[in-house]
Amino acid sequence: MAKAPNELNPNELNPNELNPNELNPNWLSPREMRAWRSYIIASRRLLEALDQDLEGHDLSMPDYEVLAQLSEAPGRKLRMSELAEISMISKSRLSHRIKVMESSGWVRREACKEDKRGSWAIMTDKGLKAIVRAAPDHLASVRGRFVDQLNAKEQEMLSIAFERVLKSLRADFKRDEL
Amino acid sequence: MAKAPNELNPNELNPNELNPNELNPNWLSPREMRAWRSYIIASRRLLEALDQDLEGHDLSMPDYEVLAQLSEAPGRKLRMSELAEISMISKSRLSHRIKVMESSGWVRREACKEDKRGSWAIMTDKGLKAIVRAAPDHLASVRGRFVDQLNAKEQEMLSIAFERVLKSLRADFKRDEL
DNA sequence: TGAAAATAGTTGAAATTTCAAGTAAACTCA
DNA sequence: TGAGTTTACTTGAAATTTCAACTATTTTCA
Repeated sequence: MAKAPNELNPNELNPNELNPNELNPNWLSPREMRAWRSYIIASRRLLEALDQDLEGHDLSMPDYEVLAQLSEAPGRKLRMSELAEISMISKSRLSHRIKVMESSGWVRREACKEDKRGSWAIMTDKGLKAIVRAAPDHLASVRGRFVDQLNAKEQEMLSIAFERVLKSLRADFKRDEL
Repeated sequence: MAKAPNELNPNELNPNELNPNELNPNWLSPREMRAWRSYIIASRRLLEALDQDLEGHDLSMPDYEVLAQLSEAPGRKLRMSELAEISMISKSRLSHRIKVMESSGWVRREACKEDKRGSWAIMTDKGLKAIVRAAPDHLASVRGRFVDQLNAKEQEMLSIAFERVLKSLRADFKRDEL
């Protein structure tokens, strides 16, 4: 994951097993490699640390995300599909996860009247309290471990760059859908 | 995960449940928030896409990483501990994972003579072929989805910034260990 | 209309990951 | 030396996530 194996020697491979890319691997330059590696390695460590920082609140990052989304939704409720979408997790995973969140009393489900196939995920007061209690620590950890490490110029360039990356991912995704 | 819930209203909370941070939440500025959100959202989508790109080779990113590390090690073998360390996964997870990789014939284990507690993970020829076949596609996908989206200046700034983030994580980690 | 297709969500099983504990060997230092 | 600690790794069980159905609507369109 962290490493594109640029030291791999294609000669070790039987030539008739080569795919087109292998003939022209287009290795990353040192500058490109450094960017990729520093990004991917720091990111993994960062996510790991943010997750650990939440442990004291008995929350994982994915659960925090789900609760945060609900806390910001009008009426603190969202349809399962939309919640899955904006939390970037699969419907099935959300379904399982909401089941356990229900049992800890943070969320409850309610049938949807407008669309009888659907259901609402509704944050309880207890759930709200849980995230309001966790949020400042999480914020402090995002700030201390990431945001404050970047100066204003870096923050801006990073926004622009990652928005571009995201945009191109979406474009690729659309292409794949055709 | 993607969102530090800056819209949360602390007033909804019972005052005597406030922790110190909540009194001074130190919200992210719009610039900071934009940097954090674009980074975290694009990153999740990016990782998702890179993983999908590997599916055709029957590899997940973590497994790719393990194989890549082995492919670059002298003798294409590494002690379990070191492999876990550089692949950034836990020993337990590696142990389980190597078990299944063994059954697909990519790796084998061998007792370590110098230290009888230890064991080597050794990449087989089949394993090497698997990753040599996958590497160019993975590289192309890292390039197309990430590296090529950034210009030279962005690549350099990103390297510097993420190296700084990583360094500070390590420093924090050391502090925690005391 | 009404048959076919698409959408919303759930479910159980399989695969993966985490967690706590366990074994055996190697180190440490009084 | 040797009792206590640390290291290397594995294991089984629990929790989580993925995957492939499956049900129940709702939508589409001939």
